[in-house]
Amino acid sequence: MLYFCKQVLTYMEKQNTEVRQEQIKQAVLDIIYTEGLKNLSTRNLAKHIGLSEGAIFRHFAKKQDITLAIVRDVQKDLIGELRSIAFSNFDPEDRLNQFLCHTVKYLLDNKGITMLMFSEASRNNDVVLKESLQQVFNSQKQLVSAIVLDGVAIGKWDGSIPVEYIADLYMGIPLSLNIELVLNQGKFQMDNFCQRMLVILLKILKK
Amino acid sequence: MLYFCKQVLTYMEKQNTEVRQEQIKQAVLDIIYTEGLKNLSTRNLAKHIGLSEGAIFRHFAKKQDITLAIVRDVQKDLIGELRSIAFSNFDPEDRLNQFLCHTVKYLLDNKGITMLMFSEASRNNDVVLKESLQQVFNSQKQLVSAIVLDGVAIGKWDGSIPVEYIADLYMGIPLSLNIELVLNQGKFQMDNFCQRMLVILLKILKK
DNA sequence: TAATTTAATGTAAGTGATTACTTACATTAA
DNA sequence: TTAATGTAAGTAATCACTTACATTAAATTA
Repeated sequence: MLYFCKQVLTYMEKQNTEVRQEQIKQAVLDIIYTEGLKNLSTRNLAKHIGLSEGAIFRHFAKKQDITLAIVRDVQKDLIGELRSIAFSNFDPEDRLNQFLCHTVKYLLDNKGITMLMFSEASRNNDVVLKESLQQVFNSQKQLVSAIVLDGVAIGKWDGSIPVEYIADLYMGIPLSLNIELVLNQGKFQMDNFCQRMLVILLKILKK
Repeated sequence: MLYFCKQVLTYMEKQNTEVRQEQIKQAVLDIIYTEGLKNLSTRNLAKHIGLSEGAIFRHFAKKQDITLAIVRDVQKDLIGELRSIAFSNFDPEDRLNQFLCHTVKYLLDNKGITMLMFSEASRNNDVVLKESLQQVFNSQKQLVSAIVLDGVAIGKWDGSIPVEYIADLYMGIPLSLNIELVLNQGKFQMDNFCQRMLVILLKILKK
């Protein structure tokens, strides 16, 4: 192959794949929150970061893998922290408070994450993704159950309502928060949302 | 224009637009539940009914209008019935029971409806659709609040927890149900789901 | 009633836009 | 020198929707 003229291009500064993967995941959440899921194309994604579209596929083999990586982050970051709260040495009421408020804070700090997860889960029938989501969901239920059972065990809370019922109801709280976020898109003013819900949870658990 | 040969085709039996619109809406829900949202293309939709793709657009100008029509059905059918339950002459506890159990039954009978609504709302930034969804959501909150306030007024229930808090928590219940449906896809066995949740609601409201 | 017209409903075969992803090659850090 | 990361310019597939025309039920007219 002969070159008569060597083209000189201005290239995007190179970054290793770990850095780019983080940028890509963050851009996904940004786009979902500010432009909606329908604008979550690989083209728009690349534009947000300032890369070419092809570069995206250097760091994730398939678009779906980005979603999966985000769910893995949730498993590690959110569920990991919730687990350490659930098994800490505070009394059950403090743990429940921290548990709920940390969840609310995480969802507010990572807007769009729940919508991404469930939209992708219902859109693609990806088994791996669906199982990961189930795990995120069930982990929270189990951890809440553990806190409640501790409170019952020390004689502080009422044990007459089956703990699975309470866990099912509990899971509605973060879901409800997310729907509010989607429907009100920013106009959502509820800084004391977690305290509000806690008041009710404690009433449920009261002897 | 000259015809040397008049072509004779076997045509789909003609139906008026009201019938076709119902078939199309039902096919949308079937597809979402059985094949997932990603298979909700106009092509697949037409195939399910046995029509050509073009015929779909005889009955709905845009695909988005199908979703909107389904949300209108929910407003009329579900919210309409919930309203009549909320304002009936039964005592508050019976009304709350009927209200919740009717909602659960509607969602189980129309699987896919919530996923469609919220996925479309977060995907397209359609203002009309989003406002309709907000109305569906807020109507339920208001009706639940009305029942609770009645129970408090007759001195049966505890009025110390603000009724908006309870309404927010209540809305988590149908949302939680839907996530279970999506994640467990058929393996969901919870015929007494509404009774379970009712037990907790009554505990919250107990004096 | 019988013939004719019309409007609604149907079809096949397109349209351009967009999609996720690939390919061939350029650059550069190690 | 090599492997990782970048680019531009593709690819085939799919999307919602359109167009031109066929069929037919029902309304209108003879």
